[in-house]
Amino acid sequence: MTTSALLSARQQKMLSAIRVIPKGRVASYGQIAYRAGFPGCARQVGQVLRDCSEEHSIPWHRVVRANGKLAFLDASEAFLEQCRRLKKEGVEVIHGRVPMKYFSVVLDLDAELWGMP
DNA sequence: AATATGACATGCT
DNA sequence: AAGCATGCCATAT
Repeated sequence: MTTSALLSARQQKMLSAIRVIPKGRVASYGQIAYRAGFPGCARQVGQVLRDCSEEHSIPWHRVVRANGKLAFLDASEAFLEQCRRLKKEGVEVIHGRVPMKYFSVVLDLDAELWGMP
């Protein structure tokens, strides 16, 4: 919980970037930071999610690590909840990992067009 | 004021 | 593969 309960311009831009991730797709912390205009600040994305995911009703479950793995400890409550939410919107989660090649907001064009690796 | 911590990422070994 | 070092920076101590 932030003491100020106020968000910096930076944090708000990060939240905005998260809000526009389409349903059925995921984005990495780094991608969000980059789109928000702060490349290299992936860690701060995790920070705003931790502090503001509840009170701002953002699709926090659509944010995963660059390698596709969920950021939570395996079998933790948050981990399971994220799995549920992702699967509910059609995103595969295999062994705690999302196949980024098919579900990332940044897709390989061949995979997108031809559905092949 | 100084140090530690963390829903991360990337490069090097 | 798996670990380590470093970059990032808001918060908490």
